[in-house]
Amino acid sequence: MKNPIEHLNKIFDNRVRLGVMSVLMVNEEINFNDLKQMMDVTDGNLASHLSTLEEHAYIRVHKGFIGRKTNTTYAITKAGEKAFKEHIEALENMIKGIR
Amino acid sequence: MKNPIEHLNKIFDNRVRLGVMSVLMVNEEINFNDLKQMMDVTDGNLASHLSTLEEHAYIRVHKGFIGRKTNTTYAITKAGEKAFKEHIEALENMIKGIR
DNA sequence: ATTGCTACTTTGTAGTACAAAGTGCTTTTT
DNA sequence: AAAAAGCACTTTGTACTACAAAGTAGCAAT
Repeated sequence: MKNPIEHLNKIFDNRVRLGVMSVLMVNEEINFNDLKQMMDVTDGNLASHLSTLEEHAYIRVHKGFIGRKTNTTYAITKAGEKAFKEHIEALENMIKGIR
Repeated sequence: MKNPIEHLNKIFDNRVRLGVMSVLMVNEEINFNDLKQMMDVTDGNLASHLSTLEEHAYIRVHKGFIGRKTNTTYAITKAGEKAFKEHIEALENMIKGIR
């Protein structure tokens, strides 16, 4: 019998990082505050998870403006998309084993 | 836009616990050593995750014998099945949002 | 008598998650 | 002009977690 978890990515064990990635898979970009409200986390907590994802080059940051207000947006990278797809595939295979 | 992770169960964030549960969904029961080899973890590590799952009443332990050798087996409980199914459903909904 | 197996428990460490408070900059309100 | 508020963090501190490694108890095989 084979290991059902060997292809899961450790970075995506965490729910906040998993959620951020799943949001970024379907949204070209999203800003800090929307993400914060969506995930219902404190800003410090969100920032630390975002920087973990950035360190792994799974997301990319863009500091811009809306009018004169700062607006930081986040987008998924190619590497992030690849890693996340592989994780999802591993999850699906695990789930398939259950059905 | 809605929170993609609110229905995920924190207990199943961990890969080892996730793997154990997924194995127990398809196997009536499984023993300690098989689980250990399958998940490729140290025995202490496995034991601690198993006891977390037991504390939450997601699995049940049965200490038996094969011949004269001790053989501890683990099985999923009704509550464990329910919690895990809900987690899987939440994961599937998250994934569905991506496709 | 020693070694080995099973299923742990104990110990210790490094890493993680998180809240809360603080920061620097800008904008809005008074 | 001064104060309050918003943005996107950083810093600090704490509690929790994952994990390896070593130790343990009971039994079996050599």
